[in-house]
Amino acid sequence: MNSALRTGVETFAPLYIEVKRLITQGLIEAEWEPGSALPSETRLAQRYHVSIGTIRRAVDELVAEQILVRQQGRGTFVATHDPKRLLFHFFHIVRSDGVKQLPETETLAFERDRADTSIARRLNLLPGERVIRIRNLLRLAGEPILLDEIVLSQARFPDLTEKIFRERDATVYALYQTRYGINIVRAAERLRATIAERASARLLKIPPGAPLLEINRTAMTYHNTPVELRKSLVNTAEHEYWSDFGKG
Amino acid sequence: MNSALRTGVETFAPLYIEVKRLITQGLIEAEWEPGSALPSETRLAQRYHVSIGTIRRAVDELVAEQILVRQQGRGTFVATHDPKRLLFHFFHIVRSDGVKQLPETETLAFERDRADTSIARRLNLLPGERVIRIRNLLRLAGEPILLDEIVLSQARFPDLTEKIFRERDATVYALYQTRYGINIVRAAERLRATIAERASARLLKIPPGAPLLEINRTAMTYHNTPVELRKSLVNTAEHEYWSDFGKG
DNA sequence: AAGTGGTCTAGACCACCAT
DNA sequence: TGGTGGTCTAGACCACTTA
Repeated sequence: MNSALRTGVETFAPLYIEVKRLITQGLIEAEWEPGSALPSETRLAQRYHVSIGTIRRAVDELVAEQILVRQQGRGTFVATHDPKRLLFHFFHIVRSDGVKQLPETETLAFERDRADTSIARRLNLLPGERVIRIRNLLRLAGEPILLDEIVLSQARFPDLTEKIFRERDATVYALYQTRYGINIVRAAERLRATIAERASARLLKIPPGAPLLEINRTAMTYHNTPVELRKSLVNTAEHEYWSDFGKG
Repeated sequence: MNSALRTGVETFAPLYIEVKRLITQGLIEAEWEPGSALPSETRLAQRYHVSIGTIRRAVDELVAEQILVRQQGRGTFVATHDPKRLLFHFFHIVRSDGVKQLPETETLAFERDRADTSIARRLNLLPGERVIRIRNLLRLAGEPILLDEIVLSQARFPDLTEKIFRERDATVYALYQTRYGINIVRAAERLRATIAERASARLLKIPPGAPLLEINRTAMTYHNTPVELRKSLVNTAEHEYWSDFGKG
């Protein structure tokens, strides 16, 4: 049924790309929720009227993007933001000896604001639209290492309150996922070196003027839609940021 | 011929992994040199006594790791260190507005030294083995932005002299490739913020005490074999380090 | 034992590039 | 026109998980 999917579609892509789009659409519409299993490959093949090989090709790519997770003998699952995935996929700070630790988050501030032109551009909003601004202090092994400032579109997180944010039982990205159905699947970061100002220095218990690593992150959901801006200041005296490229 | 390749092999992996290993071995032994074409997939299938599908699977992975490059209608080629690949794959500094520029390199020092325990461990050498230490100043659009210190195993680059290094006609990684047959395919980096010392400050034309981004890179060839250590100090006043993860 | 993903095959047809 | 990689199919068998 090579062309069954394509009738009425104006733009032509390989079948497996169409299938990938359809599966992603199912994820967006929460037909399959994070943590749950997709139908088996045989069933997906029947559903989309393509061969299993084509399904596998589509799922292969979603697995490579860490949107889906295969488990032999069990099934294929929608990736969740469990702490392990966070640690290996979205948290790139390690102790200088290479040991990874889970951060503990303390919320310092929760404010409502309006998007300036820069934030609007980066979040696909109009200048002046409402945003939420959250500041956190992250500790590793009890030591304050990282200051975060998160900016979210108010419209995307309509009922988010400081209380909800503080009393979440899991990571921030797991909160986006479970409560708002937004699954963060990708992040782009820009890094620079800077100097600690008085306020940051005090919170991180370092002298003013000490060097800090500044990380500007844009976190995205499916189709590279930006969801969260995050500016982090990291004390890299005993910790480092790791980055690995060229590995398949 | 499912088991043809496996006879006499003590460890069992999927066929396409074996094929991938054999192709990689051909690359290591320079049977196919960077820039040249591999045999067609049909021929590779005949040579290794597997189906084309299995060849494609193996080549797919090598393409994903950017070790090979497919060009429809032309063939499959061994990746080279042309400036474009360098810029998009191994050089992660961009101007703050996102523009990528090719750096110009000025060699400041070329020395011979012995590996201390840290260098020996990271380069898979024994402490005390001979190493080459090269310092460079990199300019972007004429401005000194980056200080590099490169450490190489003398044994791997036996006849490398300052003259050869300075008078290379292409990038450093292209030199490793064309003269020593070493193809850098992967890099792992650790970043931290630091403060400019007097010497660095002078070379980068910034005040002492200004913040600098320190990048510690291990560059690897096939099979994750470490080849080069590189410590970079970057003036991130007008430039940034970019990192993107979660994209397939 | 039944169901899932994982591997491998063989062959068809298409899109692209060189000549 | 002939050769290359790109897509798609259909089916076989294996490895693993669960019940």
